[in-house]
Amino acid sequence: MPLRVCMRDRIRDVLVARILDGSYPAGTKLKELPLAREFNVSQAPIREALRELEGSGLVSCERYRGTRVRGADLTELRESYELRAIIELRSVELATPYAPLALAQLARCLRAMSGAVAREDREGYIDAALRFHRELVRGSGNGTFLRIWDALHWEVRSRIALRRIGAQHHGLKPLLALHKSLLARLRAHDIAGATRMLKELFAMVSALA
Amino acid sequence: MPLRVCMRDRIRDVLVARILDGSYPAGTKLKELPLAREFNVSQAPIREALRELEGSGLVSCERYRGTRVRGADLTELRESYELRAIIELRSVELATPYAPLALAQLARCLRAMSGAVAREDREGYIDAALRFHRELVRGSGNGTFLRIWDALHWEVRSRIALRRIGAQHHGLKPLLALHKSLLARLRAHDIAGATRMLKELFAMVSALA
DNA sequence: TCCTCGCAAATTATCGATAATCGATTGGTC
DNA sequence: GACCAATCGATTATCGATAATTTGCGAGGA
Repeated sequence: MPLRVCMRDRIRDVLVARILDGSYPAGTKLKELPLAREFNVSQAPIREALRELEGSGLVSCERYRGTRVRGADLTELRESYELRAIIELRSVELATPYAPLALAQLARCLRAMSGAVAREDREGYIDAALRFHRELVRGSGNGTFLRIWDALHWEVRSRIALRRIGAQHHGLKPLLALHKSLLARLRAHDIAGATRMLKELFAMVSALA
Repeated sequence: MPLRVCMRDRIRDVLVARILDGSYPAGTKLKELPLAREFNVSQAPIREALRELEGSGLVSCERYRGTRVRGADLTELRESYELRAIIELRSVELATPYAPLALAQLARCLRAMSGAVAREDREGYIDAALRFHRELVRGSGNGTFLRIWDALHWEVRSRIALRRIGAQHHGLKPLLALHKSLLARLRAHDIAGATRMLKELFAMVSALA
């Protein structure tokens, strides 16, 4: 059975999804052979998937002692947002002469976010918002920033964080408004203003989480 | 032959060293089976070592197309320093009420740096300086900061960078002086001053690299 | 009772071999 | 001569099995 994507990637995505939807709460021990049996593969692709998750901090491994989930840990979530914040803030500074192309892309994401909020489509909002923020980092031109940002698996962390926010029922509208202001500041080459908006954004998320 | 550390770690360290000392210039293709034969191991530990290097950005892999070195790339080096700079700058802010214990540790590192400069021991200076900066990040209390900082393998990157500086023969004394000022500012809880020193430090390195 | 030594089960790390995929090359066609 | 497809060699991805390591438990002794 030839596979379009390698097993490792597919398995990694499934594991990520399970950490996300709560199937694997923090502390769950991920054993290689049972997982291998479940996915009908050998140990090797499982190991590689687990390694990659370790690299992004979702699990932690100890030699000969196995792998445990630590994704939903609140402290770790705050820490990751702190890192993401400084990366995005610096990205805005670095991308000072913001390219029209990048701005257009950001505007596209913002429209998608706006539409999602109108339909009360939380999942859609998250996807669009992540595209927006990733584009922000990409605009910095710093490939290492982007690599690290990607490695943190925001498609997971954001959902964990927003689930908490949802529980407190603050809604997405204030977040959307801040993103709109942010883009407006970028358009006007107002870096200080954009930075302020971004700080408010992260402050809001971190206050909620 | 039972091994004290797993093969993967040992192999990873050797590969890192080879990237450092120039044995594997940027672009070198790292083939799994030849490496396995050389280390008298099977393919598995080689693969895992290569994966880990990919995580820290020293090599890049493409599916079914192998692994290539990209460690010595100047652009990537600058990018990494940019990331390190924002992590360390934020760490200084976060660790505002700097713990006496951490300060003592920093002072110890600084003494080691000073001694190394006196003996013109470049390697010793690098080791001590890395301990100093790692301690700075550790002081932030943000485990994710530290994890990412570690993943970038500064024991490699610093040496690549300082080799360039050495070529231009600027010497280590100005760097040492800046570190001294930095520690003094931290002692005085002068966060703004400490930030300024740190910025100067990174500006100096990035100007040289 | 409490400790500790050593076995056994469970699990990870590694092995040697096979299957899948890529890149270049060759042979055939127009 | 140019183009395309089938094929080969090289390399990676995966497999199934074995070696190494940790951990929990129970027997024996103080």
